Amino acid sequence: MILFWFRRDLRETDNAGFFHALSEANAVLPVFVFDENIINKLPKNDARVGFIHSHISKLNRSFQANGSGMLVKKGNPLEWIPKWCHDYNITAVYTNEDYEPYARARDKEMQQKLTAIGVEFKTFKDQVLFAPHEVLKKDSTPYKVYTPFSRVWIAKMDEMGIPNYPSETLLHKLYKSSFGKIPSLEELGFSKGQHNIPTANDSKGMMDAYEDTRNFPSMDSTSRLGVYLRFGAVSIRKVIQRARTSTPPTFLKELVWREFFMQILWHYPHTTHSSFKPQYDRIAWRNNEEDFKKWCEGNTGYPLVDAGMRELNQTGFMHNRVRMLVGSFLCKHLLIDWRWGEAYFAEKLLDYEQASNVGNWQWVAGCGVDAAPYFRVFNPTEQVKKFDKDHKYIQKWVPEYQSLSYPPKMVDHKMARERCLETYKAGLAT
DNA sequence: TGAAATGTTGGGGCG
DNA sequence: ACGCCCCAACATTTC
Repeated sequence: MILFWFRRDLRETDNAGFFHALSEANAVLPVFVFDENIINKLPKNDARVGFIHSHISKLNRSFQANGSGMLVKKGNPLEWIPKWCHDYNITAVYTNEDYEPYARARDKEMQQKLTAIGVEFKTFKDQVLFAPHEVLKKDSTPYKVYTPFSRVWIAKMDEMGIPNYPSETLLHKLYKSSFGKIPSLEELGFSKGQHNIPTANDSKGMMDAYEDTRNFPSMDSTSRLGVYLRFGAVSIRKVIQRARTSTPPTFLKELVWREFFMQILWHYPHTTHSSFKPQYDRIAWRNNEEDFKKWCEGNTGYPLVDAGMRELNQTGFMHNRVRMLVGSFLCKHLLIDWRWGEAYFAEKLLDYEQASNVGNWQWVAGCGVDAAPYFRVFNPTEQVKKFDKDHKYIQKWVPEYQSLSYPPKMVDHKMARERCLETYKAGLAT
């Protein structure tokens, strides 16, 4: 029997590793482990845990309808998986690849443990169209600039087509069992999430309109797919399939950014904590705690910055246009280390994806691959004129922005811009 | 997927 | 009619 380990692929439809397990084995035992190394660090009402739990429950109900069920535990996968291999006479463990540094280290250890007990460990590409080693320059080194990467990525997609793994047609091959109920959210030490997670819009209409609508935060015109892709509740191949037929291909290109940053993190895992361009780690950040608090809480005195931060705090989401602005404001106006912002977003964003978060923060700070040059400083009032002209988005999140109770600007724009340019220049010169 | 500073051009007011 | 100034509008350079 093959054990299939669900991780960030919480669906039964078009799941590569799950499909291979079901195709190749007489019976498949589906399991999930709430990894205590990850979830013990999260707040008890973290909506992402609730999201995972609801999708595990959904899978379990479907499996039960097929006379099976999912084994679900909280703990250390490095202990549970080998134990289950022993208990259920497992010959191979199949799972889908996860390219984050933590997961890679964990899988390496898992490989060793399973090899030691004579169990095969096999991983499959599922969360990307192309794995990090599949799109390389002619000299076999990774692309560090987005545009040539995207050109090659799209050409490769057109050449190869998009595979489909109809795992949902093979559920009758699941191991017949009666494991009973899976642990409740409360039994796992969590409560109902503080945020609602909106349904995703992956329609062609959304994609076709994306180029024209994506920059206006009041329009709510984005897909909200991030969290679904993060945990694999939606198949990336299905999304790419649709995005491919949409014009202009702006939405597709955003999906390519996702894989661009994933391959960057895979090839340069130290960029989780170090700037890709090392000289940027010599910048003399001010790192003022009170300034950081004002930014976090959305009390900077710049309405569009504050609207973004309040949207994030209240919903776990922020429109991408505003993410760029608040990021620029933190690093450049306040001279606070991009790592502080990265950590705050990691805590708050429901759609948090390490590769994208690290990659985009380094982009905005100017220290990453293919980054915004350091002298590109967003002007928080110009951004209002361009992207929230009627103040609709600001009004929604900062309704008091014109009243006396609204704080004054925490820094003067002209002064902060000049201070930023001087500080970056000095740091990069040393 | 920047914005500010600086440079250029041309129309209109005016003596 | 002409030169001069002002300045909006646009282009280019710079940070």
